Amino acid sequence: MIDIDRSAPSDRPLRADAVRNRELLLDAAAAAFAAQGADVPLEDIARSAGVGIGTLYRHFPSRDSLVEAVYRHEVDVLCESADRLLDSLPPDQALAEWMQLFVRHVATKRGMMSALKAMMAADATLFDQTRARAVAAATKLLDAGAAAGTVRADVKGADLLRAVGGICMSTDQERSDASSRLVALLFDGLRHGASSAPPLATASAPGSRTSG
Amino acid sequence: MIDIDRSAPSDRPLRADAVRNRELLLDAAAAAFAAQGADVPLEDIARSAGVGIGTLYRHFPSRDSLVEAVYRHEVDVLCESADRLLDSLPPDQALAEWMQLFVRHVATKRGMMSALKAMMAADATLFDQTRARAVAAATKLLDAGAAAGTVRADVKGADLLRAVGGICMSTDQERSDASSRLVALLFDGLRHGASSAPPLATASAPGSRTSG
DNA sequence: GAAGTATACGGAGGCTTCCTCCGTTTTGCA
DNA sequence: TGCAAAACGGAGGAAGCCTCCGTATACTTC
Repeated sequence: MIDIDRSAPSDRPLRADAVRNRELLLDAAAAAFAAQGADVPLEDIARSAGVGIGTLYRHFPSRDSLVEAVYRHEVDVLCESADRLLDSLPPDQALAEWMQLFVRHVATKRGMMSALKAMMAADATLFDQTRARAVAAATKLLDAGAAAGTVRADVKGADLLRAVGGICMSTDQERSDASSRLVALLFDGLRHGASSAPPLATASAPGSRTSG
Repeated sequence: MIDIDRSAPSDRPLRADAVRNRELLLDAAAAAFAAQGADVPLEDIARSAGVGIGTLYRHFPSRDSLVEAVYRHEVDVLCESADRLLDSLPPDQALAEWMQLFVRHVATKRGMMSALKAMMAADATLFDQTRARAVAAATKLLDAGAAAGTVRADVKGADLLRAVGGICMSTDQERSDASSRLVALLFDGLRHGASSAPPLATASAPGSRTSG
């Protein structure tokens, strides 16, 4: 379920060391892009991943392909975490956590944004596919909350994504705490109007999220 | 009037050779960006302008500053041409010509677009200033047409710009002829509803623009 | 579990581009 | 005309890109 067939183009499963290095590279690249922007030297990324530059180029023949892979990987992680949160928390809390996770993911992708935008303009499927996955994850969380009666049922996954995404985009860089607060506010709105129980009584432990 | 004090930071007028080389560089850069995108080697631009790389760097210390200067220069030229057209043509024809000129200018700026967008995101004044100048030029043309009774009077410069710009942006690259046709269509709409004279009778020579 | 083979690793090195620095040339002024 | 300030131009060091190929590692077969 979490084991996703990453980019193996139907030929043959990657060798174990190749899979490991690919993950190391994606992690290092995400960190480097977040810290230094999309222009960071590829050799730096290879070094901080602990692999040679040749290995990087074998996995990602161009800078763009690396940026794209990092982005898809981040979306993967975000969507998988929706399932994980739903397994371990009540639906409304899972939703709240996921929305905050979303904010943090966007914040770390700031350095890549201009490169990403250009790539999405050139290849709309990149945008469509990742968006569809994120919408699916959001829908799952919303549905679970609606079924439990702790989240209002008249909000679609696409709407939620648009709202949270919009908040993240409109608040200036270096201020993801502002995004975080606004998204928490949005979440409170989602709880109001839930069908079965009075909104604030449903969360058994009155969370620290909305305080302050 | 056309003699604009380009970037001389209030210190001293540029020497004659410096002015000349600056113009050569802007022209060469515009052509190079249009032909090869914003990543074209700066040395190529210097060579095709017939100057040394040192001269390029003296005028434009960074690639971004060159891109920005090219963009501002293009907007300058476009806005000045509005005056020139108004001097030599009836207002409605001047407007039609200017709109087509706009399409061509956008088409040649395609290669710079992604770089430009990133720069505008980083520095909103670049967008605001150039936009204000373009709006002023459009307003002048519209007002002249409205005063002559050959162009409807209820359209603002900002609206015209938004419409023409939108058409240019939405039609795919490599298809500026489509933009051209759509903009011609838009122009016909502007002529209809003109106050004094019947729309199609005002242009003394029935132009070739709207045929086909 | 040993041998063989396909696959992946890694970094040296050639190439391109960036950008500074400074000797030379040109311009504008007195 | 002579001179000082300004501009020119390109050599060259630094940095990054990306390929290539000898070496190392993981799977497969017996």
